[in-house]
Order: sequence, then structure tokens, then C-alpha cells
Amino acid sequence: MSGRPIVCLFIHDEASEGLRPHGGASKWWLDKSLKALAADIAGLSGQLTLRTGAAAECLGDVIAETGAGAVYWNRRYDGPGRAVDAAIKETLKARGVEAESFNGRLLVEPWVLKTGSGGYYKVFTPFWKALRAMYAPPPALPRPKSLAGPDVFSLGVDELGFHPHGPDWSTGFNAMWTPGEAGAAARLADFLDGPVDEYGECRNLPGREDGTSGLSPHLRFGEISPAQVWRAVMAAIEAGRIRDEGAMVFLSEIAWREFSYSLLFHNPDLAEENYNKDFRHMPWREEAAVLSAWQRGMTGYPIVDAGMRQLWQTGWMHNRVRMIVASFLTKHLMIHWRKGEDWFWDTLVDADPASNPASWQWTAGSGADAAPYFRVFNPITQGQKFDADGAYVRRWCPELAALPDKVLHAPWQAGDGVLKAAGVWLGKTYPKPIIEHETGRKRALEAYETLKAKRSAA
DNA sequence: TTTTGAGTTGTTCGA
DNA sequence: GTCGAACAACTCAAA
Repeated sequence: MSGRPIVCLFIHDEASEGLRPHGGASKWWLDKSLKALAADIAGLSGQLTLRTGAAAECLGDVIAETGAGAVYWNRRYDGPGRAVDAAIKETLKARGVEAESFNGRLLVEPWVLKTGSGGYYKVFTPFWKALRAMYAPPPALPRPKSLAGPDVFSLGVDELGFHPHGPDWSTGFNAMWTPGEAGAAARLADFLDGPVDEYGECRNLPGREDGTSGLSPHLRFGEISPAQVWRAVMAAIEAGRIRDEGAMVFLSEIAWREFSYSLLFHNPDLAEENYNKDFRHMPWREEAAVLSAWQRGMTGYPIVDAGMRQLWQTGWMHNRVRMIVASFLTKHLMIHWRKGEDWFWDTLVDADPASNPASWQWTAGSGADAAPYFRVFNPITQGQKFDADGAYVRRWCPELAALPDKVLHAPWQAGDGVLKAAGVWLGKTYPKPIIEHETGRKRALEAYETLKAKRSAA
């Protein structure tokens, strides 16, 4: 294909059967990412061509307009996306157009790693061992010298309407993110220049800005690949610039992403159906007001509310806090994990078709290799343990900032004088707990008991 | 085929 | 305050 003119095509497809529409935060990201990509391509004498509509039709149009003889793309792994892509491949080949797909998103295709008995892995640790043992990143391809191609009609990025308007809720996003390939590379470089060595400990501290890599949205939108990450980490270890202790913990998190993709590939309904079918008997509660309080960060538990507000304001939430808020929704509040998954899908800039449902199911207990049923995160002790100095809660729940550390994660335990001195009026300036911890915990454990009873009866 | 060991991230209780 | 044990039982992966 070298030397032939290229049409760089992005199709925004909300028309093909079954595709899950992008959430609002994803659209915000795509708006910037596409602009960055367009600029990068323009720098190589090319043009990013944007179309909207069903992918098959858009491709047909562009082929007719340009006489293209070949179409190349990177694979996706969600059920509807795979169906659309398979149909396109078949149609193109029948028309005599070369059609080829590649692995651009994963270390290893989800059908490669198999257990001794030939199935896919359902437990992370053996999956990770197998991946580590066999994986070596392919050598990096050289940057293309030119992406020149024919002048084709294209929509402008702004015409997609991806940036929020009326109101623009994204002001808090701008300070945090630089979508695009250059932003992704800078993130990785910064992370490998020090923070990765402390990753093992600091990744659990949400108050630490550099405790985690912040690469998730870049990985989500293909601005950097896990193979690039792996290569860079290994190179830094070999050069003696970083130790392999923290680095391997970091790579194991990259492997969790792979594990999730393997689960999604082998369970295309992962975002809708319980992976563990016993959970169909779970007595979830339908309480719109309670769900809304969780979404708005008004549960009365500071670490939960801080997380939900960080999400709303920046499009991202620290991983430790994701587990806490997800446990709180599915266990204390007993609201279906799908409601949480939907909310994250809409509000996260890294909303991922594999990681999001897999992680929600993991926390709820219905997922692969899931948390055991008795593991109900205590939002008070989690806060005290991982946000001991209160930096995280004070940042995202400023109305509590003047409380002393001792009661910051459980304001209702503070005496009237302490509350008054801090300007906190429970039920007025900050909510009372939506449910008492011990009550919620007991209720969740009892519900899990009923699952067990139903299973043994079946 | 059978057996064996192990399983991301926690909490609570009692010594 | 700190420590170890109990919390269940099951499924998975590999020997």
C-alpha cells in the first residue's frame, strides 16, 4: 500500500443496528481528539475526512467518490460493532475491494490466550501470568512521511456538535486533559519520569495527583496503544530509569484492560446481562431519588460524594474511589449495577465498552473473578485509610473543608460545636447519610443470602 | 479423571 | 492501636 494516496476517514455512526451511542463525556473528548488528529494529519499533507451515518453506507459513498481499492481499519470487540464490521468486510470483498482489519487496541487479541482446556480465562491471575510469559511488543512502525490523498468532502469537527452547549458543563475538563496523540505521549512520559516507581502504594491515594498515569481516556480513544505503553515501560526498566516493582503493578493494570476485553469478546452481552446468572434473583431496588442523590454526590458520605463530584466536574474518577462509589451503589443502596454502568458510560471520558461493564460487575459481585459477597466497602474507613489527610474530600466537597480530619469522613459523628465551628449544618449545607452504614451492609448481606438460597433450591 | 491450590483492591471481631 | 482469624462456598486452572 505504500505510495498510494490515502483517505483518512472517521465515521460517526449512530445509525447501524445496536451500536451504543457515545456518552456526553466521550463526545467532549472526541471533539478535541478529532481536532488534534486532523491537525496531525494536515501536518503530513493529508486530510481527516469526517462523515456521519451508517458505516457501510459512508464507506460505500467514499469508495464511489474516490475509487478506493482497499479499506483498512482497527478491530473493535463489542458485539454490535463486530457484526457491523464483519458485514462490511464481506460486502467489500464481494465488490472486489480489499478489506483488512488489524489489532490496534490490545496487546493480544482476545481469542489468543487460552487455558489448558482451551477456554478463555475467567480468573485474572493466571491470565496475567500467561500474558506476561508470552507477550513481546512488536517493533514500532515508522511515522508516515506523507498522508496525502484526494480532496474529499468532509464535515467539520464542529458540525458533529460534540462539544456541550446550553449549558457547557465541561469547564472543569479543560484544565485536566489534553486529548490527542501528543497529550497521550506527554502523559506517559511524565508518568515514567518518577511517579511509576511509587505506583504500588500511591495508586490508592486519590488525593495524589500523580499517583496514577491518567492514560485511560487516551487508551480508550486509541491515541496511544497498550503496546506503546509496554514498550516504553520495558525500555525505561532496561535503561535503569525506573524499577520494575511499580512498573509491573502498572502493567498488570494494563492487563486488567486486556482481561476485560477478553471477557467482553466471549460475553458480548457483558453490559446488559449478569455474567454470573445467579444474580438474576438479586432483589435490586428501584429508587429514582436515591439514584439521583448518588449521581449528584449527595449521599452524605464524603468519600462517595467527592468521587461523584470529581466525575461530574472532570469526566474522571480515581480508581480507588470508583470501587467505593460502585460498592456503595450496588451494596448499600442495592441499585442495579447497570444504572451505575450507564451513569459512568455517560460521564466518564474513559468510558470503555469492556472495562466499564466488567468492572461494575466485578464490584457488584456478578462478574468474573468478582469480589466475594461479604466484601462491602465501608465508606468511612476507606476514606480514613486512603484519604487520611482529607485532601481529596476537601477538594471536591469544599463545604466540609473546615472540619477536622477526625470527623471529615463521618461528619454526623462530630459534635454540634465542631460542626458549627466548621460552618457545617447537616441536612442543610451537607446531607445527612442517605443510609446508615451498618444497616446498608446488613441488608446487602441478607440479599446475597437469598441468592444462595435460590441457587441451592434450583 | 481426579485432585489440589488458589482466588486485585475488605470488614469485623476478639485477643 | 495492632494483629490474626473468620467470613462461605465455589469455580477455575493446572498438575
